[in-house]
Amino acid sequence: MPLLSAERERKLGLRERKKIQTRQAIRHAAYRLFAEQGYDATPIDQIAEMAEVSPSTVFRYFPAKEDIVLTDEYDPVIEEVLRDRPADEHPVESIRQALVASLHDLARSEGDDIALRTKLLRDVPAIRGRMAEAQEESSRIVRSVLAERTGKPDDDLELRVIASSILNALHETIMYWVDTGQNDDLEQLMHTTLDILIRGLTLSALSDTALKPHQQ
Amino acid sequence: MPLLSAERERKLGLRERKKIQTRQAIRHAAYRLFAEQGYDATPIDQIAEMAEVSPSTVFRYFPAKEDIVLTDEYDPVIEEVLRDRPADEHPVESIRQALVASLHDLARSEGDDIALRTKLLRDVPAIRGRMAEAQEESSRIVRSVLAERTGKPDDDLELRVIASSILNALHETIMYWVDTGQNDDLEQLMHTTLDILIRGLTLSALSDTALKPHQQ
DNA sequence: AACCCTTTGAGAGTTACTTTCATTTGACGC
DNA sequence: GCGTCAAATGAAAGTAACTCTCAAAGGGTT
Repeated sequence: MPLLSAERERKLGLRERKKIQTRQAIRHAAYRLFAEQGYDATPIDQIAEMAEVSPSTVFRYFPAKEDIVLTDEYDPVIEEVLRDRPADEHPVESIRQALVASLHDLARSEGDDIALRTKLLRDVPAIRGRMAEAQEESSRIVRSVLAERTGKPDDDLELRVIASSILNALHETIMYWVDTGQNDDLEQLMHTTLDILIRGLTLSALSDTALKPHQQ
Repeated sequence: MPLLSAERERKLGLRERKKIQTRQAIRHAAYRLFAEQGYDATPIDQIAEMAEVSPSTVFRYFPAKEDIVLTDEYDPVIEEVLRDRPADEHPVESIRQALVASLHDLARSEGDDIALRTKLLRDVPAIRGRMAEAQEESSRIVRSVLAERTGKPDDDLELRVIASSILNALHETIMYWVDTGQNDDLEQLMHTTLDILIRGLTLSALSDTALKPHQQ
């Protein structure tokens, strides 16, 4: 009879539930304190105290202070969506769809903390550094999918430039969105951005000036 | 008689000379130790000892350990060259020239340490984070020049995307160059990269596939 | 030589981690 | 229910990157 195992699956066992609970408690406390006093001004001990756990436990759940903020990984989502796109679709279009899709996921799963999180992402050097790493990882994934589809080696310069350009442009778009008070429709901004890339960085105000590839 | 002041200018005074000397001694010691034992495995105290200064002095010269590696700023150079380009030249072309020029400067001024430095730049998270910040600053400068020339506001999304794309692509190019053992001609790689951007991320292997701007 | 101002070094303190080890507490077979 | 095992926790000591303060040393100037 699978009743017990089904129950365990739903309830995940008391241990697992407590772990999730603790994790949330720590993050919650941290967010509150970060918002009140700022990131640097908030020592781990204080977070631990408010979350009612020991400092060691905080470090056990989050190897570094930044990890409390840098929570979720988009990468697996991106890769999955990306591989699910039809193989004959143009790669840049696939990436567009995959990233927009994972963005939707994110926007829904994040609660009210999203504003605070994006601000920390922008303002705290340590967090930004980690963000850059994450972006590089995403870039590597996108590149490997591109490599599969084109048959090029995945350390090809062209692929690297294309993949990193797209990720960078979308990152810049998010920062623009944050800087302007998150009033715009992020998805629409992203489409605009990708169109700029695809068109070849042609400045709309300067489209009269010819742009030719470099001649040696 | 301007002899004294001229002498001072050349000699910079004993005090200034000593400062420069100390700075170099610290950096030199640090580079040696980083190369031998790695960045993380090298405490400041050890660097101080080898440089024959006190640990406090190290912190006085370099506010953070990363700063020992992240020395020079390209930004002023870039901005100067950029503003010196003819006003009617296409911005992307100006940027191309400015960045290639400042690259030349850099390649000459850096001695043997350039290989180690680029590796640290790639491998040490803290340093990469700082690098990302520096890139953002460069991007801001490029953007402001673009804004002047086009008359657009300098927080325009299009300008942000264009400026950051160019910087990001060149950064990716340098990383490619490092990853492949610095055998290629970096300047040529950069031209190739910029051409990819200008052409609009058209994958050469897929140029048969049409790429159209997004339709809502 | 005497005075001033800057640089330096010494030392104490803070904070983010790391490691170790003993204690607690779910999980599971019986 | 109950004992046993493994995992989660907490306490404590240690390391390393900074920060701050203050007194000593050393250039610069007259």
